[in-house]
Amino acid sequence: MELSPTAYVILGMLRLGKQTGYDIKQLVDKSTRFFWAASYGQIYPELKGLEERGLIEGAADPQGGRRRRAYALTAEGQDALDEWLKTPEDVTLEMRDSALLRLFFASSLPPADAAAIARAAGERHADVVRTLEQLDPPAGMTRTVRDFGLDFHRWCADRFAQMEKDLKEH
Amino acid sequence: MELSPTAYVILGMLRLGKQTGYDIKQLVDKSTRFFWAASYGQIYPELKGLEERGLIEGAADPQGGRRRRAYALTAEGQDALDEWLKTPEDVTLEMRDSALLRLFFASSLPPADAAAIARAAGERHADVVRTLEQLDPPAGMTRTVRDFGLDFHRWCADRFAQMEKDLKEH
DNA sequence: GCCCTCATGTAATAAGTTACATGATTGA
DNA sequence: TCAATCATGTAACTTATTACATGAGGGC
Repeated sequence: MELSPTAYVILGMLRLGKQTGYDIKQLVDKSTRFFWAASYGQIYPELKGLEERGLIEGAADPQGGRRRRAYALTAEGQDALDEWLKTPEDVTLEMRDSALLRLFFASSLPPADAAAIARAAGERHADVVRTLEQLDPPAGMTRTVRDFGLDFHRWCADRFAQMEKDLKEH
Repeated sequence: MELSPTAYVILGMLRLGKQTGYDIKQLVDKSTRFFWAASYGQIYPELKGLEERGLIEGAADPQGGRRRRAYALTAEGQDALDEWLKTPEDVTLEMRDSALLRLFFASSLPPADAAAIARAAGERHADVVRTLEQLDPPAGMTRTVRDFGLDFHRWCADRFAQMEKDLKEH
């Protein structure tokens, strides 16, 4: 069937119930965005495409005079999502970390400057930890993933703190 | 000065000495690619742009009848790199992990299927560990970063293994 | 009245990958 | 001689972000 990776984010979010494009963006922003982000510029065109393929179905759902279009999964959409969940072929693991890049090239820097980079990197992860802690605890599988995220960013925060310490001692 | 993020990869690699575009790609592929990748489609045009700006300087450097163009940092290029290293403003931290995305939506799956996803994710990190272990041990700051990478992927491999175990026990 | 949130959408741009074309050298 | 590696480059495509335009409803 060949769907774009972000298409599955939408299908997955629609499994939770009928959603508007706006809803989906809100959901993404407080859940998957830490390991899979999506912008309006992707979501709205993708919704159109998924409807044309018959994987989702949209219907006008105005609130007062406020125009809204809410989407729901079709049976085909359910199947497409299930199939994707069961076939972990495309195992995308990408990372871009400008702090590590800087540190990689930092041999020309005084150790104190390198330590400052490590410190900033650690704080950045500590920020994510605080954000995740304040998110309403989810249920089911999403809890497992949130716990992973918390452990992950805590570990990174600690490890960068250790790196900072090591760099300070030359 | 506003350079593209990948431009700094090139400047950084040129600090190690005169390099061709091909050399830079090889260097990236066995070092920064784990946290900052770059393709030929980026490298060659970027080399042209950096030369136009006067940050690097290229010269024909044929090996036999084989055409080569080797680049070196100019004083301006040195300065641009140093300035970027010292100002950790743009702290990019991006991650895309299709395994976590699948697990996030996996509540509809039998636990055994979810466990399989966690297992595949763990193995993927274990593969990276093996790759990093086989890379020639670098010197200086790059060693610090490699050690971080090793610890990082080891931790992820362990944590996914633990998740797999938890999922198997329902 | 004004600002914030809800809500949809698009255009411009940036960023990056893949695939291909081209051609020389080296080593089995 | 044939495959692999060295070496440069571009075109087409995909993917994603940013910024903007538009407009309604709710609360102060």
